[in-house]
Amino acid sequence: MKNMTTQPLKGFRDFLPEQALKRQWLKDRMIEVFESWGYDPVETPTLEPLSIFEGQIGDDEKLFYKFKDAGKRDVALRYDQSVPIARFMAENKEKVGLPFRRYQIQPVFRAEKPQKGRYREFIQCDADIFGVASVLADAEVIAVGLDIYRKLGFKNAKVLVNDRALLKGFPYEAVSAIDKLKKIGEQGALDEMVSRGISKSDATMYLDKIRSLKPNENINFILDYLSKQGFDKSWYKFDPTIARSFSYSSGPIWEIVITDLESGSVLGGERFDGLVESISGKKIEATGFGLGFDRTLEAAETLGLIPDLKTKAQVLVTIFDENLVNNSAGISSTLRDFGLNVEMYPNPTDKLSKQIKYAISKGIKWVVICGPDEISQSKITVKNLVLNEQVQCEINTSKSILFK
RNA sequence: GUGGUCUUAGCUCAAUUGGUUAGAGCGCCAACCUGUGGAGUUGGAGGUUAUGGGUUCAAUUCCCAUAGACCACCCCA
Repeated sequence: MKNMTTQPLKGFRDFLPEQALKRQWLKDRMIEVFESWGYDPVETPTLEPLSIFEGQIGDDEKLFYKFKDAGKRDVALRYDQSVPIARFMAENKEKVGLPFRRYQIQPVFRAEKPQKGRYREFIQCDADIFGVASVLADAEVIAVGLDIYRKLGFKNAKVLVNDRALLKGFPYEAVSAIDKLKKIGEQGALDEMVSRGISKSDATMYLDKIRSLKPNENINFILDYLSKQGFDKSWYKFDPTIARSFSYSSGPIWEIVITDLESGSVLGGERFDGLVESISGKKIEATGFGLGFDRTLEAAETLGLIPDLKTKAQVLVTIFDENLVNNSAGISSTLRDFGLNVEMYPNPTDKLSKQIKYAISKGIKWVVICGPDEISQSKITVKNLVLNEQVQCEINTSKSILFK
C-alpha cells in the first residue's frame, strides 16, 4: 500500500451529502426557471478539441487545461460553455432548428490559482438563444437570468447593462482596462492602458468617451422590457463601464451583481453573433449568459436562502429484532409505494434506542416501529421525532399521517 | 503564473525560549437501560503533529522540498 495523499487536487472538491443536497436543490430551482421560459437542456462533452477554444477567449489561454490524448490529439477540458455550444450549433443546427433556446448546467475547468469561491472545476449554468438577431432575444435572456435570482429570493440582485456598440473603435486593451474601472479607478485604468501600449492621449480619450456615454436604443429596449417583466427599477441599470473582455463579445453585454454582498459578478452575458462563424464558417446569431453556480450558491447561503437539507429520507423503518427483518422490509416497501422516501435501518442487531438516535442524527422526521405487540394487532407504531409524539395505526392509515 | 500567511484527533483549538508517554471541549463507541431520544453518570477508542528529507543529544516548535487551504496581485464565474 502506497502512502498516498487522499486530498483532492488543488481547486477541486469533494461534496458531502449535506452540501451535495444543497447543490441539487439550487440546480432544481434553476431548472424550474429555465423550463418556465421554455428552455430545454443540452449537454456537450467534457473534452473538446483544443483548436475550438484557441483565439476565442481573449487574454488568458494559459488557464486552459490542455494536453495530448492517447491518440496524440490536442485536447482541452471544457473552459466555458459558449464556445462548445457554438461548435454544437454548427454541428447540429439542422437537427435542432432555429430559433433555438437551450440551457446547460455542466462543470467547466480553469487552471487558475484557487481561492475562496474560486475553483478549478466549477459549475456554470448557461442559457442562450440562437438564430435571433433582434434585441428582443437579448432582453429575454437577461430577464431569464434575473428571474432566477428573483425566484431564489434575492432582494438585491441587479443587472448592469451596456452595449459593445458603444465601445466601437476601442482596442481590446482599452476594453479590458475599462472592464476593471470600478476596481482600479480611473488612474488605474489609464495606467493599465498605457502599460499595454496605448498612448496616453488615446487612453484619456477612451476614458472621456466612457464617461459621456448614454444608453442607446438596444439598452433602452432591454431596460424597458425588464420593467414590463415586473422587475423593480433597483434590479437593472445602464452601466457604461461593463465591458466584458471575451474576444467574442458583441452587441449587448451585461453582468448581474448581488449588491448587498461584496463579491464580484455572479452572472455574465453577451451577444456573440460571430462566434459560431469563427469556429465553423456558418453564421448563426447568438446571445446568452453564463451563470456562476458556485458563487450563486455561496451568496444564497450567506443570505439564508437555502433550506437545511440533511437527508431526503422521510421515514426510518426500525428493525425490532433479527427475526422481524422481513416484516420491516415489507413495511418499508409498502411505505415506498405510498411515495415516501423510506430508509430501513441497515443493521438488524442494533438496539431500538440506537436506531432512533441514528434517525435523529440523520435528520429523519419519522420512525416506524413494529414489534410483537403491533403484529398481534396488525398495526404499526408511527413516531414523529420532531414533536416526540407517536400513534399506533394500521399501515394504510399511516399514509395520511406520514405525509404531514 | 507572482508574492504572502497557514496545516496538530471527525470538528474547534492548546502544548512555556527546541526538552519525559502531544492535551481539552464537542462529537464518536460502550455500559447503566433485554420496546423508544438529543440529557446524566462511568468507562473507552481515536494522532507517524499534512507528506518527505535535513539540522540537533533532543523537533509540533528551526531549515528545505512537496501537497493542500486561505489572502493580495492576475483574471474571472
